[in-house]
Amino acid sequence: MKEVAERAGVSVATVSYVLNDTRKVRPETERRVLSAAKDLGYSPNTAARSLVMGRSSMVGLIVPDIGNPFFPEITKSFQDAARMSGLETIVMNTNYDLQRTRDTVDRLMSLQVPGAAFLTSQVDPAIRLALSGKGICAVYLDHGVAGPHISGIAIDYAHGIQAAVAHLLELGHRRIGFIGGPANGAAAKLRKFAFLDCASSRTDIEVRVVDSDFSVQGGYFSCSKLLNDFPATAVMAANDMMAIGAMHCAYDRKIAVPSEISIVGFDDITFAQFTQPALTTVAVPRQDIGRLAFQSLWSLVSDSSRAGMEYEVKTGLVVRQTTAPPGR
Amino acid sequence: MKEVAERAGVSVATVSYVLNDTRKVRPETERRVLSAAKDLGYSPNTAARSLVMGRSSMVGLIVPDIGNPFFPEITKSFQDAARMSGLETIVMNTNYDLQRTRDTVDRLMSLQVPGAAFLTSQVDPAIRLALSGKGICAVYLDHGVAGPHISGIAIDYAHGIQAAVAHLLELGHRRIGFIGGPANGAAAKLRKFAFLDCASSRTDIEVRVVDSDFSVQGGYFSCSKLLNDFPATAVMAANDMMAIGAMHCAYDRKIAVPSEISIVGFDDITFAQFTQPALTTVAVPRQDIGRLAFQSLWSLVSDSSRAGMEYEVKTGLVVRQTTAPPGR
DNA sequence: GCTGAACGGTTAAGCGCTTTACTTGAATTG
DNA sequence: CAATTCAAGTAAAGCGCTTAACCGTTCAGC
Repeated sequence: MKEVAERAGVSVATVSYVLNDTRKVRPETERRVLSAAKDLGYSPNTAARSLVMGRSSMVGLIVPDIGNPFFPEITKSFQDAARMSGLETIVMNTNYDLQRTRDTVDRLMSLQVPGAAFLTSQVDPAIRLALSGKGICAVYLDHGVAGPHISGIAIDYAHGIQAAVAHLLELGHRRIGFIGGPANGAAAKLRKFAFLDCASSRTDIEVRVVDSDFSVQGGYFSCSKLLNDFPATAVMAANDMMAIGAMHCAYDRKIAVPSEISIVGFDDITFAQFTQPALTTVAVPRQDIGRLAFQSLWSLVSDSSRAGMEYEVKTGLVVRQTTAPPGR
Repeated sequence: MKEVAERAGVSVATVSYVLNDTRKVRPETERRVLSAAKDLGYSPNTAARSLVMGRSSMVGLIVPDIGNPFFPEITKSFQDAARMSGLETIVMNTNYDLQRTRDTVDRLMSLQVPGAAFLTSQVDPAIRLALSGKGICAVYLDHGVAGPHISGIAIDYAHGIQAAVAHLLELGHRRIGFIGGPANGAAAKLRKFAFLDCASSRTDIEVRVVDSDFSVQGGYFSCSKLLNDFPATAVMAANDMMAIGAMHCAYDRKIAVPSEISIVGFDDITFAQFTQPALTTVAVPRQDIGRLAFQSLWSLVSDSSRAGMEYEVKTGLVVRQTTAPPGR
């Protein structure tokens, strides 16, 4: 920066003002500074900037597992949005481990980030407290804890699940199985209860729920278990992976999908459209979630007086080829 | 840090020495500092540290598209490895766009990273020069440009592709189609030429190549085009997405897989094992690539006198259910 | 012709840390 | 026992930047 200043024949302060557009500068001077900077291939030192500003220009994005097809897309739209606001995103994996989330938080503090988005349920109150104590803004997914420096994004699971159940009922299904996620998982619970809520409002249908683990294998076995003592004509799974497992199960049992059994997934991961037949599923607007996560975080950061808000994204049914009227 | 020093009754220098374990300190003093730090919930300011050190404790990982199922897994193992060495990873998307790669490089320089791994082919010599000019280490995937401050990782496409072709030949196939990636893509070319090399060594087989775009849809249409004027009994695709497209194409044409046509993919993405039937494909050791990318980068960074090296990872055939002897 | 904004620039402090050079008291040595 | 080394600490400089405070000029308004 000093070199740039010398070459342009001004002080470093002026260079700073020009580069950040933070005070009026004579156009002629501005031109000189800019060209000097370009000539020297100057690139500002983020560390120095962060140091003096007291915060870095990076925001955190905490996900439980970037390998899970649910997150890369969110990550991408989050990053794109952040980049537009001139921010770097630092993506961190927690591996579904609370201790690693804590770790992550320490690192975020060290990095002096102004804010972070937590897309994992492994967050405890202590973490939220530590963060807001240091004035670090945060947005949490599915936690419902908006407050000062804290916003929330709620996924309206019920909406899509209701649509899915209504779709199955309309097709004529009356015995519906549900393959849930891990019994103690927050997102899994929300989905299961949304399903049970729907079901309880109808007396003419029979449902059966088994908990599983969000994996393809788990879906396979749980579907098998379910079908052993419950003649379901339709099966809903709490995510697409398990729905795919269920499809394999049906295939191995020589039960045709969808003519003999209907299957509905949840998430609408990219591959849902490429299964054979293509999976009917409840779409979660991942791109929107990423964008919204950043935007809500950023509005919290930019105006720290503003109170946190609770945002909502809707889910919706995508009817493809794994649902049809019951066969017998 | 000053507070910690006061509370422990020592100078900040001593605190620094204790925290970084960078000089001998009396055990008693060490204890006091450590407990003071813990009591105060001290977390070091990375920016200040980076400023004085002249480099940050973050490394860059540049991928063309984190949404592409090929990259999240690599990202994960890279990050895990980096974390073990106490480094943050900053993941950047280039969207397959050279200009955005340049952008990315500017930001990496601003961030004062000691090194970065480029897992994209959109890198031009100017970029490499700029980086090595600033003393920033780099490792490139599939570029073959090891040198000072530069290492390379080469994926041995030929090995797996040879195995795949041999497998098809052994099954009795003699007319093999190949669906390639974008004609100008580096990775796509390597795969295509590896295939053509194999094929040219045999005179008793007939091959046909069409270029496509690495997407499921592209695979579908290219397979269709291929089959229209070439009675292939087996089709290889340059990635799994296109192989899946090819499977759908076969399905829509009522050509049974694998009894009437064999299909082989490339990459072994997670979903390859969940297609119906499960896809035979060439596995690329993504986890190894991530780990190796970091390790090679780190050894470059830690000992800047060491010359760059060219590393190699092997690919290998995974036989599943989409290959069988030709049907007619 | 004088006052006082407005303009366009500079000076310098200080952000939190690392590290060199220095100090001090104790231990070792010839 | 004086001379030297060693161990364990401190003081202070400086990393590259932002920004508050300050300083000349110019010029509108009376």
